[in-house]
Amino acid sequence: MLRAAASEALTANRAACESRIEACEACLARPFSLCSALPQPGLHRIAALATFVHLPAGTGFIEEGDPAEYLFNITRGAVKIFKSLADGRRQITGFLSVGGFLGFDVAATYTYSAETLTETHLCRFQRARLEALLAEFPRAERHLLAMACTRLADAQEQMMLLGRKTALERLASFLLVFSAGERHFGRSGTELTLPMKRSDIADHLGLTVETVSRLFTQLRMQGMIGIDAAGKISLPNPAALEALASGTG
Amino acid sequence: MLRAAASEALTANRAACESRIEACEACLARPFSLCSALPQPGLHRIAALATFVHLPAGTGFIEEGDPAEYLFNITRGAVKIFKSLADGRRQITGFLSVGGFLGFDVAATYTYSAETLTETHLCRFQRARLEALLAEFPRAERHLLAMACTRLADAQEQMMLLGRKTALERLASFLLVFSAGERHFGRSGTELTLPMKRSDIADHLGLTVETVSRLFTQLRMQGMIGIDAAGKISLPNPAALEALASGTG
DNA sequence: CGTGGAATTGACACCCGTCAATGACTGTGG
DNA sequence: CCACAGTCATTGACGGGTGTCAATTCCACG
Repeated sequence: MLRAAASEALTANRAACESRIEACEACLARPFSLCSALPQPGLHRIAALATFVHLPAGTGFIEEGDPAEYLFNITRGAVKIFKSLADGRRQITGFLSVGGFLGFDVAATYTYSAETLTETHLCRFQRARLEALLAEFPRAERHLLAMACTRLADAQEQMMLLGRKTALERLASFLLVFSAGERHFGRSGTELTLPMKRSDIADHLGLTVETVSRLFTQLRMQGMIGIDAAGKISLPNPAALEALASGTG
Repeated sequence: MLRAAASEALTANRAACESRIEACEACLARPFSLCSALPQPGLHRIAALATFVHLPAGTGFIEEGDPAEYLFNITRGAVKIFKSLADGRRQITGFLSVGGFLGFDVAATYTYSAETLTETHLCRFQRARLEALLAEFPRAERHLLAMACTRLADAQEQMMLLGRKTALERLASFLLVFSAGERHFGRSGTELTLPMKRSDIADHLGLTVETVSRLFTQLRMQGMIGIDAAGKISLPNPAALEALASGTG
């Protein structure tokens, strides 16, 4: 279902991909992307390989178990990465935003699924062709390694959260991680517009929607967060939230 | 305490490091290590950088938060990697065995601690010097990237386990992952000698020692595993265990 | 105004953690 | 050779945190 929609969108956008290199040079995601590690000639080469993809919210574009044919770079929007069990239980292993890179796997098939949270723009690359190109630019490969290491450190932090933190500590930690991500893009970090649903947060924190909802109210009652009519979250006291998140509170 | 013991062992072993390259050429860990991606001249160069370290069981040699000065390659033995909270809660994010590589981080300080499970041999490298060397051997860097990707995939699987699996599913999954690791080294995979304590398994699976112990007896009662007098585990029916682990059972 | 998804809130149950006691084994000293 | 201490593993009784099930509210959208 979702995958069909994705294919359609891919096709529809092929026409819009004429002036590739101009798009790359104007790309707002470049400072946060792999491309930032490429010199000018490399940028031209990678631009020639890219297919620009534009997807609506809620579209799956990577399916666990499918042949890992493509790699994706997020230039606008945000996505969730998740794994599922046969009975439907789902674990969101991470959220990726502008500059995020998907698909650099060793396995021949994807080990996770991915779906857009919001309207999202992607650069799509054929895996074999991108790998051949990157082999010529060691700096880009090193950048990729650094991205993988960062993701690994994040994953270890998330394991700590899932294995050992209480429900309240988990939500506090999540809000702070999201806030840090916002600051990374130059935004305040104290006014958050969460692009994901409560059920996504639950699937990320190893909890149920009901528990997440109860915790949001609890944090609001304690004055640790504010929630306005539009659902926007404010963090009036990040230090106290930090204490909660680390179990010191 | 432990760190002092480690330093002592490091010093004591410096004398034994004369014939480095011979040691590398005879190294049983080579086919599983980063070194396997190095050509002959690279092997000589990396051998010159290595300090051979020999540690007894239960020795900490990486401390979360310390300056990330060294990288380590495991040539014999096994270690655990973990993070801790202020109040002592601990999450073991992974176990590493022969060929395992520690310390390739982006941060200037270690993001996790590491401690030996058994008597362990390590090759220690100064980070800056190893990085300079690797920059000359792109194939080695690509190998490192592949290792990081594998670790990332393992981490995502572990997040699924911690966030969404029941206690019994967790233990079954753990036994199967360990079994697969054994087969990777050419061993049977149905006769397991676990190098870690029950409390380590608990800290890895997000459970308590008591629960882990109860689950071992439960699996034994169900005939899913055997435990002999020495504590060795046998897996008479891996398929059934697999069904348990994936929630299909 | 009607519809459907998302979020919230409540009542209750249960899995697993907590606390505590016992057993198995190892190494040490008398 | 045995007494002893220490660590690790096992087992039992009990309680709490979080999941499950269900009802209600809220809101976007047609």
